[in-house]
Amino acid sequence: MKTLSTKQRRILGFLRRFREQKDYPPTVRDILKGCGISSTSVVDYNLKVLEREGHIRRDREVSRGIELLDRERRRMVMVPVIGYIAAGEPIPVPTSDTWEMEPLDSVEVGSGLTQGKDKVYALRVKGTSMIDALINDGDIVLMQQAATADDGEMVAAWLKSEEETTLKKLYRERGRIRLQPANSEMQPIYAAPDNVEVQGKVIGVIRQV
Amino acid sequence: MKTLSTKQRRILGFLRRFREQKDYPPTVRDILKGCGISSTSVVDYNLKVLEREGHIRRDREVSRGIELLDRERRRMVMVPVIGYIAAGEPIPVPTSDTWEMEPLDSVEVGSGLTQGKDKVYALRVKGTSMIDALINDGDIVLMQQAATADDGEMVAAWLKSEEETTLKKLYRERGRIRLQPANSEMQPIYAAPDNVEVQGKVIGVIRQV
DNA sequence: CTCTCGGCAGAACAAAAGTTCGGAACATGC
DNA sequence: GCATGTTCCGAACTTTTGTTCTGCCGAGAG
Repeated sequence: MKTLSTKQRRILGFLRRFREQKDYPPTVRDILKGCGISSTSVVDYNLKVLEREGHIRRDREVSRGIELLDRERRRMVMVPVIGYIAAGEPIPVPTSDTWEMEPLDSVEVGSGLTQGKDKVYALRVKGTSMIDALINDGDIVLMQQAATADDGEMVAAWLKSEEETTLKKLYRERGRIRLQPANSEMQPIYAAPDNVEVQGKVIGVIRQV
Repeated sequence: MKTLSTKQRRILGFLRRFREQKDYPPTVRDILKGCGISSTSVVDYNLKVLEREGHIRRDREVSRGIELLDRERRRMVMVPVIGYIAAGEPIPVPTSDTWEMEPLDSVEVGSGLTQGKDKVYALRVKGTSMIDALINDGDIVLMQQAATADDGEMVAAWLKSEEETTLKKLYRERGRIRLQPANSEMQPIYAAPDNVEVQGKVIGVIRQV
């Protein structure tokens, strides 16, 4: 990683500015005009250097095939808020069907928050049953679709016979499952293992004040 | 706004998928292959329809000059996490200088979370002084730069003489300011009004589980 | 039935855009 | 001085790519 020449830094800056404005990358000749360079071959030469130094990636033989690899390019994830969850109210199951339909809302978060996980969705919390876990009414919980969970994890659990979904901490006890609210004024729910279906686990919380 | 044909919907979907993967828009012939269309003119024809209906925008005579105008194209805000905040520890002041330097980390959130506000930054919380306000150690608080705050709002307050910043609820009392932690085991801080400088107020909370 | 019109196929065209090459200017080290 | 490596110029070349043109087809209107 050698130090970049003035011209190379200028090209890099131009690439960023162009992307913000135009929504697609510039051509070699765009860079030529934008940086006051007099020959396309010079641009090509410097782009090759930038690629070798790891600042950009080029799709050869493809027009505008320039991708920025710097910090500018962060992966953004669109997480759909597909419904509400509370103690005792049903929510739509997050299947691929639900995936497609228009979500209630959506939050976009950096990939750091979803930790690169797949199948992430979000639910808006109704009620204060998880208040001691620092989750309040109106908060948005980031969920990862999962069929199993470890003891103590916060999950969205589907109670088959009751046909409702609830947000609780899950504990396995002998012969039954305890769904524990995080609110000292509320009682846990006990259910048979085959009556409980884990739909997802909480991986994050978002609150607007 | 007429209803789109199957082919047009397919093209729209292809555009979105392509953009996520490749970082630049597809060419007419990419769409041709990707959607199983047999002629470039058909693609061109349908793109014109999509443009007329307001789904895309095209830069004529420019390769890959296709921009999506749909919901997919949301304004994303990059919020820098510029430091830590706790009861009693100093943080760097979010000036334009700090703005430029490499942040500790950064979270990206949809413009819905920042509510379109300007001058938003983030701090990572150290300590449990705001536990009753459902803010835990390690949480990230979204801050909006502000010089004033209403009573009861959660603010980052700079204590001039002590040269430290702290996250508290602010209350004005006669002749002094009370900085109230949200933890029953902690005592409020009392300070002279001219010794307190509000740096920002909390507009959101993000937690990773 | 005929006419129109939206949609499509295929080919051709023209502009845009990536790539290459010989040579020149310039600095650096031996 | 001389060899070497970097950077640049200018032009030509090739491929990619947007656009256009002509004709075809089927569904519905008159």
